This record gives sequence, structure tokens and C-alpha cells, in this order.
Amino acid sequence: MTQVADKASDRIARRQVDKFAERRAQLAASALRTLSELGYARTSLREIAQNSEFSHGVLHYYFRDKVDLITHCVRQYKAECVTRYDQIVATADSAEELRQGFAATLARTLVDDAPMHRLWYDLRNQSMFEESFRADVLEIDQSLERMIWRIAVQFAELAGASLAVGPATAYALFDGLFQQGLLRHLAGQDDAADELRASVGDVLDGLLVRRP
Amino acid sequence: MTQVADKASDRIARRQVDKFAERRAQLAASALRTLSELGYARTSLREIAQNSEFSHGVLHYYFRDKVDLITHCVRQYKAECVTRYDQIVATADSAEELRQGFAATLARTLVDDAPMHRLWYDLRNQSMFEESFRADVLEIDQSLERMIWRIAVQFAELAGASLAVGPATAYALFDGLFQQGLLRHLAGQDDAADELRASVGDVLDGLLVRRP
DNA sequence: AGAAAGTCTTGACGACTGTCCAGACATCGC
DNA sequence: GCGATGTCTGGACAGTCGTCAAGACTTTCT
Repeated sequence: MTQVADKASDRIARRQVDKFAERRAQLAASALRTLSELGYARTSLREIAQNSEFSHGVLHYYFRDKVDLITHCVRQYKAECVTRYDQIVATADSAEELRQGFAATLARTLVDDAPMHRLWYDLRNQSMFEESFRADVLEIDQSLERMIWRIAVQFAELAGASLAVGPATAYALFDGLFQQGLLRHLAGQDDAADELRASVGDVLDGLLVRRP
Repeated sequence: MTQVADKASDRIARRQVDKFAERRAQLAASALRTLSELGYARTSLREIAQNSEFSHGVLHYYFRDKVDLITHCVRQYKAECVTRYDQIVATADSAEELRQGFAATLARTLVDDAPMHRLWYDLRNQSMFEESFRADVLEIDQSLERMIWRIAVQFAELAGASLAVGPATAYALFDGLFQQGLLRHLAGQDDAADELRASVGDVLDGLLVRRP
């Protein structure tokens, strides 16, 4: 083969791969929509296909099986989710601004993306029973932990104090607050977001050690 | 009817009701065992029956349908779970003893009852999608919140300080710590229980306001 | 004793599941 | 244009699911 032919076939191959990956992403998006609506336990491949513009057979053309599809969904979810809060860290000029910005963003996320986050908790829970998603779930969890830790470190630095707990503990605290808020929000408790914002602010303050 | 006859039929009726309730509890126990093993998504009535000494048909004799069975399971779980930590509150003589006792008990529970607690989180999550269990789940959650709050109040009293957060926030924090620990424990991380004990101790300390 | 009520088993039903496949349709290089 | 390749459809498959009902067995009442 000539180099030209090589490049040509490469280009074609890449375009096909890209198209393949693009359709995978498209189907994964439909799957995520369905999953966040129905939950893991009651989401079927036919239901996912019905929420897309394709028939149910195509799912096995782009994904090996159901586990492969959901794993891809989880990874796709991660890519969108993790980097969302770094903007706050970058733009905050004072501890108080960071504190309120973080609390407000969490509260807004609670309302805006409630279905997506209940799905995340659903899949994370599923990984306690099934080993299939465990690796991906743990990886996402660590990403979120790092994200929270960046905020905590920046907050302590702006406040001129040090932190009383480590990354894992800090993440667990805010995750607990968010999950409890999500539970109440989805149960129809209207002040769930406001209470979350307040408690997040309090707890973030409480993480500081007065004398560093 | 005579009073004697009344009493007799009452006694009979009560005995039948008791036997009925007893068998319901027995089947619910089998269901809980199965659910904690497989998770909500993959637990079928036939599997539950196979984990008992009866056939699958009997479940519809004692329970209206699957939702009725699982609701009964959730309630039964609550009765056993909630009162477990009150002993610590009653027997602790110092803040330090209460602190270490609480942290140690949480860590021991993490190891001993891991399957049961992943089921609890599974069902609580399920209530974010399905309204069926929502009322019972919220009731149990409030019970747990009150339990945590009793410990926190007693701890503050023994320490001669006041608390920096309210009941809902306090519960969310420890629930987050426990859930994160459970995730790591079930993923095979051996030091999950130890880390939970340490972080619970730290956070409990952090709840106190130095100057009341 | 026999009748009645309670308890449990077994088998069946329709619906739904994940998976696979034969073939239709579209797109491509030649 | 034609064959080859990639893409997609729709149906079929073997299971499993929740539910129900007919009947057998057991216990209780009279």
C-alpha cells in the first residue's frame, strides 16, 4: 500500500469509528433519559429504544449487552458531571463568595438535575450488589471526591485556615447532605433546596480549624 | 351470645390473627434475607419462596401483592433497626465514652450487617422512583434521624457544649459517612470500618460549639 | 363423626425480559 | 452500474416475572 492509500483508509476508518461512537453516545443519551425516569430496576432495552428514534434491535448492534450499555452510560454521565463545579473554584475571590457559590450551586443542581442524580445513587447502590459497574462507580466516586476536595482546599486557603477532615470524609459529608436533600425534594418537600443550601454553608464553615 | 362465648371467639380470633401475623413475619424475614442478598432489582417472589420453607403460591395468601410484601419487610426492618443504638446513649457516662461507643458501634454494624444496610439504601433509593414505599421510607428515615439526634444531644450535654447543626443535618452527615464506608467495605477495602470509626469520631467532635 | 374454615401446593396464564438472527435498506468503493 | 460493507428493522426464541385459581391437605368447630 502507498502512504496515500494508508491515509485514505485511515480517514475512512476514523470517520466510521467516529460515526459509530457518535451513535453509541446518542443511544446512551436515550438510555440515560430512560434510566433517570424509571430507575435501574424497571428500565428495559425496549423502553430505551422507544425513547430513541430506533428499534430495539439496534442496541445489540452498538452494545454487546445490557451491562455494556449501562456501563457506557455511567462513563458518559461522569464526563458531563464532574467538571461542573470547577468554575466556582476558579472564579471565587473570597471564602464567603466560594461558600455561598458552592451552596447555591448544589441547591440549584438538586432542583434542576434531580432525576439524573437519583439515577446516580441508584447505580452506585446497584454496584453494592453487582460487581459489573463497581469499577466505574468507584472511579466516578473518586472523581467527585477530588472535586469536593478542590473546593474545600480553596475555601480553606481563602479563609486562611486549615481543614479538620480529609478528602474522603469531606466528600461523604456533602454527599450525605445532597442525598438527604434529594430525597426530600423528590418527596415534595418544597424547602428542600433552601435547607440544603443552608446546611452546606454551615458544614463547609465547620470544616475549618480556627487556629491553623 | 354470652360473655363466655364472646371471650372464646375473641381468643380464637386473636390466636388466628397471631398465627397469621407470625407467618407473615416469617415470610417477611425470608424476603428480607433474599432482598439483602440480591437487591431489589433482581429479587423475585419465587426466589423469596425458595429461601423459605414454602412454595411461591403462599406469598399471595399472606400478602396482597409484591408491594404489600416489601412494604411489610420495610416496616419489619425498622422495628429491629431503630432501637439498637439507644443502649449506648443510656450507658455512656462521659462524652468521650459516648463518642467512642457510637463510632465503634457504627463501624461494627458496617461489617456485621452490611447486606442489610445496602438493602436499606436500595429501598430508600427505590422510593425516589416509585411512590409505593415512599411513606414508609420517610418514616424510617425520620426514626433514624431522631436516633442520631438523641446521641448528638446527649453527647453535647456530657461535653458541656451546644450543637452547631440541627437534627436533619446531623443525620445527613453520619448517613453519608456510613454509606460511603459501606460502599468501600463491600468493594473489598479492608480498612473501611476503621476509617469510618475515625471519621465518625472526628465529625461528632466537630458538631460541638466551643462556647455555648 | 362430618362440616367448615384455614392453609398450602401445583400448574397455568399473559405479559415482559435479554438476546439473537434473517433480511431489508442505505452507503460505499470500484 | 454492481457487489461489498455498514446500518437498521421486526420478529422469534427461551426464560422469567407477578398473579391467580383449582384442588389437596390440615385444623378447628359442632
